[in-house]
Amino acid sequence: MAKDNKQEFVQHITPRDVDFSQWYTDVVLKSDLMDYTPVRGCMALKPYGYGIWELIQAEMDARFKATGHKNVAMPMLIPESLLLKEADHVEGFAPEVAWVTQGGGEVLPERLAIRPTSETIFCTMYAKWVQSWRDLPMKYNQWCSVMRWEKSTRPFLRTAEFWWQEGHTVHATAEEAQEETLQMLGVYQEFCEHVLSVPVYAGQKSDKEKFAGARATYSVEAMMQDGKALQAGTSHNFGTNFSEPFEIQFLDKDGTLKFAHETSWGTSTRMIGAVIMTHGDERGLKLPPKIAPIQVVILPIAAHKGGVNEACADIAGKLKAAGLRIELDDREGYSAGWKFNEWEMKGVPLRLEVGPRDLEAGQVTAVRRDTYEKMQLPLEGLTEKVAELLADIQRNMYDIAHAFQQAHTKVVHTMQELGEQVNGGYAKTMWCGERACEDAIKEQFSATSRNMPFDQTPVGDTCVCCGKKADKVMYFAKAY
RNA sequence: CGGGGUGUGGCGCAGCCUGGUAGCGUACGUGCUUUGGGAGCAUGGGGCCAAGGGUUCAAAUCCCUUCACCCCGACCA
Repeated sequence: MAKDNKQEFVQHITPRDVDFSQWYTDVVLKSDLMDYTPVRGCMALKPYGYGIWELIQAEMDARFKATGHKNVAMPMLIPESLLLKEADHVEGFAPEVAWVTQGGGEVLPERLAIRPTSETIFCTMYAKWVQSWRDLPMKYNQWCSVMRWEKSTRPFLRTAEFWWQEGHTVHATAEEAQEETLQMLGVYQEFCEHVLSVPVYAGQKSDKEKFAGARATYSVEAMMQDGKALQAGTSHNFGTNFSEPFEIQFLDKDGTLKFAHETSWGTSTRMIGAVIMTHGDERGLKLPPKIAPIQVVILPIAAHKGGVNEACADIAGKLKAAGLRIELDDREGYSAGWKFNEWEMKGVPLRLEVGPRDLEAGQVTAVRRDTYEKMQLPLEGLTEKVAELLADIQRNMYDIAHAFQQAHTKVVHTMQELGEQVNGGYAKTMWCGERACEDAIKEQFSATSRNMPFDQTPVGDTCVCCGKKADKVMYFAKAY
């Protein structure tokens, strides 16, 4: 009986296991995160979606500051001549750049790119700002939006304009740059796992998959519930690839002029897509408490009776005072059932129901979004208990996602096994390091190399594709 | 960029084949009764039918063009 009811309530969402793409679109729209706009491929972030982004920004920015970075703001327009300075970089980004060709009714002498990423403008400024070893390291970050003229788009996962942060740093030595690159990848991993409750594989990209202009690219890769991988963040070591054409030089302690070593690293609103596809279920969005704009929704039941309103206001005040993000849903004209479904759709981690029967018993009814577990909580010490529950939900969501990731990762030794495995997860395997083998795997199975984990304990000794001696452990998967 | 699909009050759809006063559900406004898993009755407001062009006495409907979005591939955070 209860099961029939459940299906009736969620009939508005396409079931996840029937059509994952449609389910994703349904959730994004019905949970009110964003809306489509008249601008091709560009979304409007609505308050609830932007609220998630603001919390992500706050958590992440604190980590950047703690590791010695400062925020700056750069122009959104980049003169074409700057974009052309690093050959691999321009080759990688040129096809998807949007151009400004006119200003004030006049055709511009040099067209301006709307930034697809800001390496070139940062480098130009760093060339002015860096003179001496005393200026280094220079570790800046900016929060902004960038534009890439994508052919096909999907909310949060791939849009023409997207919001992100891009860190750009300058160092005196190769060692320092590499240390920075790995440190920030570590920040991303810790952030994904502890704030988003999204487990990731951290490792190094192949040459084929690395960033245009980078010497080495590292990534954190998440696993979505349809078995596809999603790159959640990247960190690049440029060496002197950019500092040479942009002439970022400094006078070192030994009195010689040297090219600086640079890094860049970025994460975007795409992480919201990762959260949706990692945690969501048949009833909609499921948000980890740390990035939930509303952590607890308080629902008065039979509000006119027995001091329910007063009790709700009191509870709301106490939870707010404790620093929790709460919503008191005292809207009239909506049934309790309607509200239950609404807040579940929006992924609110914890719901407190306050009715006359609860109050008589000196308690409230609580329902967790992660497990649907219903429990009675005494009014006495409620704030502490709610805080504990939120922390437990945060952990539990990670545990569930981690179990899923592990269950969808398998060591494979043959191309046939690899082909089967990438239909529903990661294939962990040995790879010889040759581009040709990556190309063959992509050709046959539409799967790409994701990254090489730092733990390179061999799982075999020959390449899964060509059968030659191989010493690289690589994850392959189909990816977003 | 290929293949398929959809554009009609905020949302979901019917109407189109066979041209003739733009409809239904829901949401929204108001009033009353309700409220522990998507409440009920009454009443009211809201749409040049994606855009542009054509055929016709007459176009949501037929023809052409463009745009946007969705799904599946290829390409890229």
